[in-house]
Order: sequence, then structure tokens, then C-alpha cells
Amino acid sequence: MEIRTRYAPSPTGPFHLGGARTALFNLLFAKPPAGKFILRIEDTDKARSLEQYEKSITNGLSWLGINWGEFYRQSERIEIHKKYLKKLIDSGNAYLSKESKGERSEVIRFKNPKKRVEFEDIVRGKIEFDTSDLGDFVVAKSLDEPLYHLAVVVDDAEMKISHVIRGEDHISNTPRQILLQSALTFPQPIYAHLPLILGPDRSKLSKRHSAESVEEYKNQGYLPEALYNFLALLGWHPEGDKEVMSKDELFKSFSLERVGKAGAIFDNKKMDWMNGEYIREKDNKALLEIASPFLPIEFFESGLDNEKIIALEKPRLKKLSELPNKVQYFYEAPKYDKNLLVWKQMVTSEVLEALNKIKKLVEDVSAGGFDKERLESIFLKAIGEGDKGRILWPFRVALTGRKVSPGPFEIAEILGKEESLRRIDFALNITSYKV
RNA sequence: GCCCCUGUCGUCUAGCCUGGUCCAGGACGCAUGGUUCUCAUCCAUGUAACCCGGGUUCAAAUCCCGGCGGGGGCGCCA
Repeated sequence: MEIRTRYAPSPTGPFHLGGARTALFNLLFAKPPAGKFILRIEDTDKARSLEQYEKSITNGLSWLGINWGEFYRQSERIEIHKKYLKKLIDSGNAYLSKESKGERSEVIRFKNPKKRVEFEDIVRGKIEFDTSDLGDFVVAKSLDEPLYHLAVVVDDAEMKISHVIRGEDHISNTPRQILLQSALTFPQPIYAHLPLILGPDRSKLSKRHSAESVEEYKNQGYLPEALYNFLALLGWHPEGDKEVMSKDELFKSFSLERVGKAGAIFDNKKMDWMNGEYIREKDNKALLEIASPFLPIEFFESGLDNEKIIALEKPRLKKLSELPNKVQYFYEAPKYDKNLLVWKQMVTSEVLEALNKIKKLVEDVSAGGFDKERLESIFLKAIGEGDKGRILWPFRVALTGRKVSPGPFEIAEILGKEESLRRIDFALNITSYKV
């Protein structure tokens, strides 16, 4: 049997993490090209479905690298649904029902045989329902407006979906759908209900957790590969202890048997770590390219070696959106309080002395050989056995204006001799200025 | 209220099916120490959990029963 899975979102809100994870598991299980992964937009509710949300879903999936094969829009398949609705009525399994409450005076209801339904769920085992308490549920608003349960059942059958992999919130929909399948004599797909991804408050991820939309993660500078990897690990675990896994490894080891049953909170701290892992794996050129949308024009017009700057910040980067602030001092001379130049208990005269020494050392390096190795050897030799902080701290602060940054030699190399000296002079100036 | 699902460190989880190798393993986080100033990276060490109560058994995180907790569903939405 060919494996055919589908992700069937309704475009009624921004694409969020839960949807992304469901789509990912469907893809990972189908393992194209061996199996097929299908995208089906469930937009039968015309009032709530919005084109912008469909875009949000398709853009989000593409960005993540979750690529679908066949694509369907349920609203374009109403004729097919109607055909089966008619069949249902003709066979006596559905009927026109007069209503006393609700929007309409007439809807179409399914004639519930009121039997026990049980099905085998790959992740949960046997699940049983007594469908009599479901009643004669509505399958269409009218002859021309089939509703969700009917549309899903018809489309899954028509598209020959072999495995329905979806969120746990659909468990209670399953008995209704099984009833419809048997009334329509459709084969029953294999079901797998995934545990839900929970918000920090332990409730199901929904519109109100707006920060959990995929686009939000993209905008904050998370890498798609990192999110992909992280999402795969929510509710699923490989056999070994390895967690940072390439798409290839994920495809090879994924199985529904190793999907867990309990809901999982999305841990942003661990996501940050995972993102950092992927950022560090990137080579500088590639990283600069994906980071460029986050950086201001001044960064590129500075004439400095952008790749080297990125390389310097790489180990302390959790997400790309932190970058502009981190690299600002490269293209903009820093402003800072002169007290920042003070290392430990140094007094002003000692700071001045250190700064002058730094200036002298920098001046003596020829502009041609102005690189970090040379600077380092010269400084270390000059400092000798002394406290390195007395020289290196003021040096680094003079260059960056910051308490926290990469080392002074690397920064000086990128800034160049002239600019480095200019900044040292500035430090000298503010320190010697008498109030 | 009714129905369904679920319960291992703060978080993600391994182990549970096929009881002993688990005084419970890994990862994130956190803490401490090391690595040419700071921060980060890297390395090392530490921190912390089987929801509760019975039962079965020589032996239970693992099997059975009962509680309790958490979540989801009960639309002329999907």
C-alpha cells in the first residue's frame, strides 16, 4: 500500500507551531518520494477562511522546508462533496431535518446508527466510543453546503489517504468520521493522534498565544533548520541520545511508534539553544547572507569586513534579531561613560597611564601588519607578568564602549589602525577632562 | 455536567509493551570550576523526577485496582 498523508489546516488564523509540527510529522512519516505528502486547505467555512491565512500557512511551510506534493483547496471540491451528500440521503443515511433553533429552519443530519465504534490509534492503541451520545449530527447546512466531517471523510477517501496524522484535539471527531466512512463504504484510514503542543500555561496552542506563530519565529531570527529539528523532537524521540539531527537523519529514524502520548510545552530556552547550535554550524559567508535582512544599511556601508564581524559574534548569538545591537559599535563610534574604562580599583591617573601605553603600542604596529596575532603578541609581551585586565579592559572598552564584547585584538584588526587610534584618543579625552 | 485522552527532574524526554542490569539515563536550564581582560563558545563537575494509595510478586517507574491532577472534545466551525 502506498503511504499517503496529508496536512489539512483551515486558514482561519496565522500558521502556528502546532500546525507546523503536525505537518512535519506527516512529511517525516510519508518520506517522499517513497510516500506522498499532501497539503489540503480546509476552507469550507467561507466566513472565517481568509486568503492571508492560507498564505501564512504556505509561506510558513515553505520557509521551514516542509514541501508538499499535491495541493487541494476544499472550497474547490464542493461538487464532489455534494455528490456524496446526495448518496448519503439517497441511501437513507442522512435526511433533511426541520429545526426550531439555529440560523436555518432546515439542515441535513446524519442518521446515526448509534453503535459502538472502536479504532486502533498508532500512538494510543485502542480507543472506544459509544456514538449514541453523538446524536444525529449535522453534515450539511443545505444540499449545497456540506460541512467539515463530510468533506474530510470524502476527501480523505478520494485522495486515498492511508494515514491520518493529526492533533489529539481530533480524537473525538474520529468516531463521527468513521460512521460516515462506513455509511459511504469508504475504507478506513489508519489513525495517529499526536499529543498537543502546549503554551506556557499548559493549554492548547491557539490564536491567543500570538507569539507562537511560525512567522514570529522567522522574524525573530530563528533558522528554519533549527525550528524543524526542534519541532521534530516535540512528542517524538529517536532511539539514541542524539538531538541535533539533520533532516536526513530525521527522515531515516522517524517512526510513529516512538511518538509520545502526553502534551508538551514548547520550551523557548531550549529552542534558543538549538538555534545557537545551527547558527554556529553555519559558515560565515552563509550566516552573513541570512543575517543581512536583520542588519541596517550602515553596517554594509561601513567598509569594514562584514564576514569577520559576523564570525566574531557567532558564538554568542541566539537569534539573528540580536545582531544589530551587538555589532552597532563597529560602524558607529561608541558613546559611553568614562567610568566604564576603569578596571577594578584603578584611579584616573592609572587609567590615563594605561590608555597612553595602549596608544603607544598601537601606534608602533605598522598599518600593513595590523592583525590580531601581531597585536596580541605585542600587547602580551608589553604586559608581561602583570594583571592583563589593567591594559586589556580599557583597551576593549575604548574600542567598543561596552562592558561585554569580543576581545580587543580581533576588534582592533577589523576597525583598522586609524580608527582604533581615534577611539583610544577619545577615551583619553574623556578621562582627562576635568569637571 | 457528559465523553475521550493523559500523568518520569523546572522544561523536552529515555526506560514501561517483554518486572530485576534504574538508589532512574540524556538534553535544555541553573550552579560551580577550568580555558591568555569582560561576555559568549568549549571542557569538567554538580543540581533535580518515577502524582498518591492499595494490591500482585522474592522483586514494580514498569503489571492490576482505586483515587487525584492536567489536557482535549461536546457548533447549522475546522
